[in-house]
Amino acid sequence: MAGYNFNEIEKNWQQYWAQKATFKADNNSTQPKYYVLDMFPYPSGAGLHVGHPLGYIASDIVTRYKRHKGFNVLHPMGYDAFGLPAEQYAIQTGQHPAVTTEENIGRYREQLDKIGFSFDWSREVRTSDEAYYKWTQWIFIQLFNSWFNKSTGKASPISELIALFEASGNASIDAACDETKIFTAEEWKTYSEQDQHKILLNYRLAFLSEAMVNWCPELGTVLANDEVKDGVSERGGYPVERKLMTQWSLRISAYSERLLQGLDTLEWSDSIKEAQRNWIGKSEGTSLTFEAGDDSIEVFTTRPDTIFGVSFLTLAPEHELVNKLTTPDRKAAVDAYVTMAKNRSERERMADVKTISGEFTGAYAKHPFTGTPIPIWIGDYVLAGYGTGAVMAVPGHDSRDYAFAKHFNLPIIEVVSGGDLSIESYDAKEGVLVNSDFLNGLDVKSAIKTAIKKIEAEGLGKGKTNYRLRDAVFGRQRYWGEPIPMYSKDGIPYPVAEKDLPIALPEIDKFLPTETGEPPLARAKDWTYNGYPLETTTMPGWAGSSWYYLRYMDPHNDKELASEGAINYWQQVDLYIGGSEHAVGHLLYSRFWCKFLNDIGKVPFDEPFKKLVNQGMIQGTSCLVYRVSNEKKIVSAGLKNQYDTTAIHIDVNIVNNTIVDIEKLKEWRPSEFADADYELEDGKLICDNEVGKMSKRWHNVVNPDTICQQYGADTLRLYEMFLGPLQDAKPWSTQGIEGVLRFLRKAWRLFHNNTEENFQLSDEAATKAELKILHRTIKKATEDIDNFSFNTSVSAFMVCVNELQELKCNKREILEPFIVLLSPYAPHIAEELWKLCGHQESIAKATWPVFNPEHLIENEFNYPISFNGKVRFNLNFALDMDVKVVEQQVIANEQTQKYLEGNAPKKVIVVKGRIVNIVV
RNA sequence: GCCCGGGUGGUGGAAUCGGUAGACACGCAGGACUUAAAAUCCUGUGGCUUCACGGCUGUGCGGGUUCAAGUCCCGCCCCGGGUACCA
Repeated sequence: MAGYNFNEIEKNWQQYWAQKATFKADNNSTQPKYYVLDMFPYPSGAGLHVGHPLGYIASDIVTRYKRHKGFNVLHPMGYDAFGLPAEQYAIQTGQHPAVTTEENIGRYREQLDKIGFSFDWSREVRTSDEAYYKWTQWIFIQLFNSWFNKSTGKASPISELIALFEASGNASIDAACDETKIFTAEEWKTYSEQDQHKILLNYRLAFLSEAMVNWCPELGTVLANDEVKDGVSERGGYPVERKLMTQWSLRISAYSERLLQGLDTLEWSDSIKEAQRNWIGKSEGTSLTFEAGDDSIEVFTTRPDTIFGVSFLTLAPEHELVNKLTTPDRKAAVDAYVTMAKNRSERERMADVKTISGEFTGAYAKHPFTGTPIPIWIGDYVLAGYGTGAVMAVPGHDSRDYAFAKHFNLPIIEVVSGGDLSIESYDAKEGVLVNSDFLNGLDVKSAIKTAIKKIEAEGLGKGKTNYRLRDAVFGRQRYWGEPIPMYSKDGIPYPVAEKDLPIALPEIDKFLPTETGEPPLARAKDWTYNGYPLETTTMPGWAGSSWYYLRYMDPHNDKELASEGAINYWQQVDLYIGGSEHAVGHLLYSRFWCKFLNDIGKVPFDEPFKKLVNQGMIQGTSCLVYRVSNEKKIVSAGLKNQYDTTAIHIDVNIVNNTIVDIEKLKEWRPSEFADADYELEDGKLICDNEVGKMSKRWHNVVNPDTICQQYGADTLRLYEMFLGPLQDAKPWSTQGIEGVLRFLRKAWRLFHNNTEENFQLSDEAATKAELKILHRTIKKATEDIDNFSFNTSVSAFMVCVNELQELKCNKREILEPFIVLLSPYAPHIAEELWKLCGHQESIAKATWPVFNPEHLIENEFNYPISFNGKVRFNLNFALDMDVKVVEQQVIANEQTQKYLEGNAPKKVIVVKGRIVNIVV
């Protein structure tokens, strides 16, 4: 049958595109640019499943559409090739991660090619290539050589800071830094080189410091906060504990405010922006000092208005004053509590949120206004890492303080009216202040202002903004990552000279830590630089992915990360598509690096990704058959209740719409199924479905290759778009894929006669009806791509083909523009038909058809409205126009007539020829 | 707990700025073509009711605004995702 042979067509065109380099993007073009980026994949051993291409298909549609619209489009692809799984595999098998990574990339590429994406493969990047990570290391060194000047809100060279120190010490410098003693210029000059470097480390944007980190013993490495979920590692799900370690970190907290402000300029979904806002966690409040004998305790509060409601202070168990304040009689209890709190893992602490624990230190502080003694407690609900690690407890108006007070029987004072404190605390920022001296009678908002003023006037504290965002731990005790390009001399870290980059990953005998517990790189022979020991930790997975979008602009440049010309031409990523699981990790780090590179003059923009679209996850549908317990008997799903059965997950690829192919089942696992008895329903073995993550474990992985083989890549592409809105999560199912294939066959037959043998195209002029169909589709297809509503576009194509088929339309004037509309979705069939139409060049070079609203106005539709004014017609499209009609009559139902009585209509709304609203 | 989404036929999902609810597709039922099958085409398909024309009802629940509500407002219920002692 000489019908629509998708396998052959697709193979041919994929070859053609590769040979002709059809999709190569030019860095020197006079066309306007458009940059479409996909989140590049980590090449795992499992290969691609049908969920992976979803976002790539959407981005490819936009890419091809923009090319038709005359844009020079950059649409690259690469691999996020460093990462834990390859290393874990290496530990188990001894296979070098570079080898497995290479193999996996090969498989990915093969699978991607089959779907017919229009990537410019000449720009492929891999984060594990030396030529790539040379620049990742280079950026790290720039961070090391920079400090953040709060008064300008920007990063500046560290040399500038040294000059400032030499001129006037550090007292007047407003920098993002760790706590540093104040020194004068004279004192600075007397410091040794070593001491000076130690001080500078407090200011550098990449710095070495001793800090509490998330340590994962199972993985043998530290993790950043976003790599820890529910107290276990995101990768692997291993327990994570707190540990004090000397670590490389990046001072991302310096950029908190800019990262927050920048969100307002982005076209991202509200949920992702909100997640980032929460992660940054800005809160405005005031610091306030409580005197406790010779010591003073500083607290941070967002509710200074409740100052008269303070009935105790709570310190974090790790607070530095705990030891000093504790009275001798309380010492034993407090020490025991502190030890216990320290040893609890993050996970235990989190699982235990509801248990209230704490101890009284025996000490008292003085209330700053009333002078009343206030007991000082410790409790692990106060976090050492946030604010000052101490809180003023206002049990009446903070639920955590309330719970603590109830548990230990501490006084609860009402200072804001509106709640019932016998039941719960009243946390709302509404109500009138009571029992509060000079604040009495004020509402909460003005009370906050008045309180801050008073606190500042009396020198008790000052207005302050806190951020939840912590600095990012950057060193990993792993092998398969970028070596941190630093060496150590006299205990001080120095960067490797730029001319000596990259510091290549060394070969080592085993991918494990050394016997003394040092990271794997310590196994390398002669791991030194000019005779000094090199850093043995490597960078985290997100390092390479934080700037890869820049490398695509100029991927083979060995002089810089990308040329100024290339960056200036391509600018920001116009459209970024990927999963929402990177909401606070990758997307935040990339923004941070972009802002930094902007500060040092490397990139002319402040945000990397202008528009972001998150595709939903495609879940797996697993199939369950039932085996009768203790028997070798399989029963159909409808009969399972008649027996005592166990459910078995079987391979979804041998099931067709809940009907199991028994022969294939027997082949799949002969030992289990070949000689089993089967009890069927209507001669069929029916299985149950269950929706969950697509994974090998549930035998529910569907490969795109299989679908391409069976239905064709164009059908796969259309079907994945047709499945529902791009952003929604949806379970994979092939129910309905037939309909898409049917549609493509119909489209094919528009160009071929009924026996599907001969290609026929008529040059006859199109009729009004045909033009109407076409232009309705042009309008819809154009708008839908702009709105990311790909699923409704597919429907529109189906309607279009059905209607043209009914009219037996095979006119060039209609069909040629139609294939162009279809080509972003189904590029192979479009290319084939385009060629058959007599075109020499790829359809990619064709121009997008222009919508002409004239064709949508029906002749027989005469405006039956008696007024001069603005009418909105809601036909198959929305079109506003001013009409002046002379001979008319208003057609209205009884209700409307009544409504109209005595009023001259100003606006009439007509839907498909019917008046639906008349505005008077 | 808090913050985002969302709830529409047997199923996936349409419905623009408040304007014919259920586009399109799957599935199902019936029919045509065929020796037969596949493929293709046609008809029907929210529910109730009616021989039929038609009528009534219908977008998680309860109220409200409006000539008109899936859409807007108030109060609930349920589901999905994120986040968690951040003072």
